[in-house]
Formats: sequence, structure tokens, C-alpha cells
Amino acid sequence: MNESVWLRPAKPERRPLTLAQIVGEAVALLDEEGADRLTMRRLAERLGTGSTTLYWHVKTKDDVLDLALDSIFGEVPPPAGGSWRERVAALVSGWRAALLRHPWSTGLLDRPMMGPNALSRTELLYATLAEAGFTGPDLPAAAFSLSTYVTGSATAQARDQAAAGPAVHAHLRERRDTYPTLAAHGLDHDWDATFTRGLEYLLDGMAARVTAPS
Amino acid sequence: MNESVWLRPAKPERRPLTLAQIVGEAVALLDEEGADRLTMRRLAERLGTGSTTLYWHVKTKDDVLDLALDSIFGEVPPPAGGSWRERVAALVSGWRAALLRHPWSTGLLDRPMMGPNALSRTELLYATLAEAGFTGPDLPAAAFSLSTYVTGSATAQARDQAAAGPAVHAHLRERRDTYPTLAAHGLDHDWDATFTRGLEYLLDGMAARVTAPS
DNA sequence: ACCTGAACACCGTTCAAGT
DNA sequence: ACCTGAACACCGTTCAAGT
Repeated sequence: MNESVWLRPAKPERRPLTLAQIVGEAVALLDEEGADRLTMRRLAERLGTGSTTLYWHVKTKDDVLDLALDSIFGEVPPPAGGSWRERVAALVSGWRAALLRHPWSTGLLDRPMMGPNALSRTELLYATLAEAGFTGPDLPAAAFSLSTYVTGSATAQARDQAAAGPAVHAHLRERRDTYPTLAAHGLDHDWDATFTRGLEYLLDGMAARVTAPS
Repeated sequence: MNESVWLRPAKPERRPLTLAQIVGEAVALLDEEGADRLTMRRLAERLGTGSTTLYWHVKTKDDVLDLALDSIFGEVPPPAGGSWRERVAALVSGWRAALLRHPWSTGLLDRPMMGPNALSRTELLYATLAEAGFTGPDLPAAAFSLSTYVTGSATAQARDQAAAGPAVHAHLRERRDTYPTLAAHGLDHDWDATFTRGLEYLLDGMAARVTAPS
């Protein structure tokens, strides 16, 4: 004779785990605790499963990282309008903002970025530049230098802001004899202003190529 | 009664392990096998010791990585002479070459670079630009955009070259409808030429700032 | 189709102990 | 001062087994 339903422990709520849930939770975990705390076991725990369950949805941990990285590229808004320069600047700034919102992402930029969100933003950049008149080797060069500038600068900023502190200042001040220029000007700059100014150098140099007669 | 010296196994050659040896062997290991194969145990094995021995010379594995990264900055030659533009271009190209010679290094650029070799090259960059006439916010902006361009482009190149292959081409060709510009122009470019052209954009834009009357 | 548990082959790091 | 071995608390991943 079986016990009544009410006395049996309710079956543990069988909503099936999805890949989107895994990626979403991975991003949350990375945001809250950082990259070195992302563990298959810890991630699974947050999702209420065992770690080995994840391997049905995902081949390796690297898959999780790649998916998490691509998902944050999804936050980059497509530029609204304006001149090609304005559209490029908007795209690139949104790109940078997304990376800086998730500082762990800059530590993953050494792995292939073939996800749909990354590719669609890259396509947008290429298309905008092609429309602006960049042709031949100038097109990949312009696209490459811009995307490189964004990822490089975000990496540098995330890195230096994480390390920032009195220890760093002291270290450089003590060595101001060997690094005089750096000690005098290398600290305490406005990250946004510096980024924007550097971007202007780049865009100025690029603009001369499209507008100038070859 | 003791056996003669000759019959006893020779004491295992007690040359003390140095930090320089550890770093050198770490770089060799990274060059030969890549970053994910660098293990304290494997590194120790190559040095003929136990893994725990390393912890007398080094606090953590991250120390080894930081030291290895800084050591390759030591390969960057100081620029010989010429105009500030030529000196900057030489410094930056040497920097890039060192990173590309050790592709694993681009995966470590998200960690603080406070080592003597990194700092001395950064100082060199700042000093050259200051001498060239960059002042106020233009000095950190110029230095930042250049170093950012180098590290970003090397990261992108190391990443894409490692991933390069027919699979990537096929993936993009299959999706040429959604990424038309990218599929048409994003593959098979000359890395060196692209880098140099992008650097010219940047230097052109920068040069306008120093030479032009404000 | 999806989830679980046990198990394997590793890790980085600590620490008491040796010379 | 420098090195060793055993041990701890983890890892990513596989796989047979369950539903």
C-alpha cells in the first residue's frame, strides 16, 4: 500500500536546464566573483545541479567561457545614425563599455571570437567603414586598428584599475629616478578622456585616407 | 667500515636553483608547450626538482607568470635613432615582435605589468613622446593609445593565427549572407601590413596634434 | 532526452622535516 | 639557506547508470 502523494517528498521541480540558463548564470558568477572563481562545480551549484550535468549541455569549460564572452557582446548597441565617424565612435564606445561592465571579459580576449554577437558587431564595423569609402587594404586596416584599440584599451584599463592602489603609486614614486617621465605623467589620468583622445588620433589619421585623393 | 667514495652514489650535483633558472625554464616551457601546460610540477620536473621546491623561490604560480612575461619585455630593443616618429615606430614594432615571438604572452596581458623591463620600455615611450612635444593630456593619451595598439593587435593576431584554419573560413563562408562585408574582406590579410597601416593612422593623427598650432 | 554519482587523473599550495 | 615528501583541498572530465 502506497503512501498518499502528500506524504511523499515532492519531486524536485523538473524544469529542464537550458544552455541559456547556464550562460546567464556563468556571467552572473563572473561578474560577482571573478574569473578564477568560475568552476564547473560552483556554477552547477548555483544552478541547483551536479557539476557533471553541465557536460550534457556543454562540451568543456572553455565552451562556457566562449559563450559567456559572446553574450556580453550582445550588449553592444548598434549605432543609431550620423556621419560614419559618429557611427564608428558610437559602436566602438558601446563595445568598450560592455567590456568594462564585465572586467573579466578582457581576460578572455585571447581566445577566438567567432560567436554570433561578436561577428555581427564586427560586420557592422566593416560595413560602416566600407560605406564610408575605405577600400583595398585600408578596409581591414581600419577595422583591425579600431577593434584592436577597443580591446587593448579595455584590457589595459581593467588591468590597471584592478591593480590600482597606494602600493603601485609608492612603487613608482620610489623609482622616479629610473622612470621619471612615467612617474610624472603615467598615473591618475582620466580613462575616458584618454580613450576618447586616442580614438580621435586614430579616426583623424583614418579620415585623411578616405578624404584625401590618392 | 665505510665503502669508498667511488662506490657511493655521487651526491646529486648540488648547484642551487636560482630564480633566473626558474623563469628561463618557464619561458622555454611556455614556448614549447603553451600556457595551459605550464604546471608547477611539470616546471619543477624540467628543472630536476620537486614542485614544492619552487615555493621557496617564488610565492605563487602567478609570480612565475609575471616574471616570465616581464622577461620577454627584456627582448624589446631600445630604438636607435631618427625622428621621434621613427623611434616610436621602432620601439612599438620591437615590442610587437617580442609578443608575437611568444604567443602565450598575449594571454597574460590582463595582469599588472610592473616589472622592470615593462616599466623601462614604457618610460622610453613616454620620454620619446615628451621630447617630441606632447604635453598635457596628449602625453598620456599618445602613450596609452600606442601601447594599447601594440598589445591589442598582438593579442588579436596571436589569437586569430592560432585559430586559423579551413574550419574558420568555412564557418564564415557559410554565413556570408549575414556577414557579407566581413566574409569578403575579413580573411587573408597581411598581418604585418595591416599593423603598419593602422600604426600610420595613429601616428598621423598624433603628429597633427604636436605640429599643429593649438 | 536529460540527469546523477562515483571515480580518474590531475592541480596549487602548505608544512613539518631534513641537510 | 635551501630542498624534500606527504598531505590537503580542490580541479575538469568520463562514464556507467538511472529516469
